[in-house]
Amino acid sequence: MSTMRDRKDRGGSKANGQETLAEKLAGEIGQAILGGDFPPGMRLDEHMLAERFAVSRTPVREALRQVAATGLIEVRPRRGAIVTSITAEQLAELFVAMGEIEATCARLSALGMNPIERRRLESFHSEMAQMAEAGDEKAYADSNARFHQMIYAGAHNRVLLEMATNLRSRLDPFRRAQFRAPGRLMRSHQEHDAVVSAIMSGDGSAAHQRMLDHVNLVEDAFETLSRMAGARKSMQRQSA
Amino acid sequence: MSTMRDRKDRGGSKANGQETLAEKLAGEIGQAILGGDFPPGMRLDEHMLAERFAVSRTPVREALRQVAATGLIEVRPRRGAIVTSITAEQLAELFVAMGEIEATCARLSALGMNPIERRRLESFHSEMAQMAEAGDEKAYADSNARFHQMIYAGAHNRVLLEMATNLRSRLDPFRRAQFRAPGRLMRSHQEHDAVVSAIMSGDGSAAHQRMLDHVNLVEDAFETLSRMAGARKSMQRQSA
DNA sequence: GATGATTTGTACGTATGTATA
DNA sequence: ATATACATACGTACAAATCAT
Repeated sequence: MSTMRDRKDRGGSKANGQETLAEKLAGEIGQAILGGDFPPGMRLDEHMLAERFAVSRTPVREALRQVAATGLIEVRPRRGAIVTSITAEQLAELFVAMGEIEATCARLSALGMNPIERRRLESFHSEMAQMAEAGDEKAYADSNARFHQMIYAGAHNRVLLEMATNLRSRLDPFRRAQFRAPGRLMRSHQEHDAVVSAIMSGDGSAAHQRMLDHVNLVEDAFETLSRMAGARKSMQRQSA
Repeated sequence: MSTMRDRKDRGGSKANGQETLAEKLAGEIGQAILGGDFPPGMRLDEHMLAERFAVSRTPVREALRQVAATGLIEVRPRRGAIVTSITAEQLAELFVAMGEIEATCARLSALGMNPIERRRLESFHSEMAQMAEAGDEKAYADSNARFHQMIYAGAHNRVLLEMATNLRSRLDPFRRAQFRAPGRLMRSHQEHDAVVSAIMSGDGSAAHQRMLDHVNLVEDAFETLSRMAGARKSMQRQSA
């Protein structure tokens, strides 16, 4: 009974193969959920996943546990795993938490960023001005993610960095359309400017408040969209 | 080949058995680490764990993945799992993150607690005064945990609540001795009083600042202790 | 540096619990 | 309500990699 039939260099992308199948699966499943391939509420059948990724059920099970820990799926004992369907309330709480963490990072950045980090942030922010003026939504969205990441990093705290990054990835599907609204690009950049100014002048509480304002406005933009029926599903799909 | 030999009501604590072995194991392993049974740097051998808890390796492996997601252990592919040994720097970052989250919860509590929550917090805080005066370290420590938990809950945000709770449990081993220092009980209560006052008067930024002060002082207390050689290990042990 | 021992990673079988007819 | 079907949970076997000698 040839158990290990087709196991030639699977996962051979990394030269040393320094990654287990379960970990790779966890990443792929997470991406599939974030990307909308596995919509909220969908049941994740072990057999189905095992077949889809051409592995046995064991690594699938371990991957599911890992994904569950990030909050993307919910595993009910003996009843299988389902993609967490976020209620409006939970979504709001995620946005609030995200905003608070971001604001905290901004305050710590204002107080603790070193000169190099400050210069890099300022120059990167300047570059984004051109994208905003040009109306290049995609380029701006990508840069926006990096902009916020720079502020997380400026807090000099791995724990907060990890929390912020994780929250951001979870909320990503709901932000895809945020720069579509007319004039949103320029406004976002103005808000960024207020944050950057506060950080540059070392004003912690101002940086905190400006960032909170910024993220709350993004949240408002989302609310507008989500009031439309089925908004959540269509937003999920956009990234597929 | 009687595979399932002794599977009578294992885990029969909950009436409906609404918990899988792997989950229970994850909890127990986490407790063992937090409690110091598994000291930092220790290798967690799958066979050893399987034997110790009288289960097979499969649930152990799944539990390890879950625990790894909480940051208590680190699993290196093909090299086994080790209990994360926290460096002084990482510990400091954990305390900072904890303080920031707590402060955020305090601010949100000041702004959003309903009258019932406010009254409960206030009366509970009053009860703690007696413990502080009596010098009852154990009772005060237990109540202290509940006190902070009430403030997390007052923020009305599951995400922040979960983050705060998780961080607190990770830092717990390092706080065991915090109320041993002479006069620390009364001082802690005074700091709590400042926080409660700010929450009661609905002053968000004051609540934020007072809580930050409170937690930073706890951190200072820790630093004093950790400067002694081997402090970390001995602190881990105290809870065993 | 090669070989053997130990341990992790994966596959698969079986039983129990949940859902459905 | 009982029985049937199906998916999950756990145990065991084997393969591959790491480590120790």
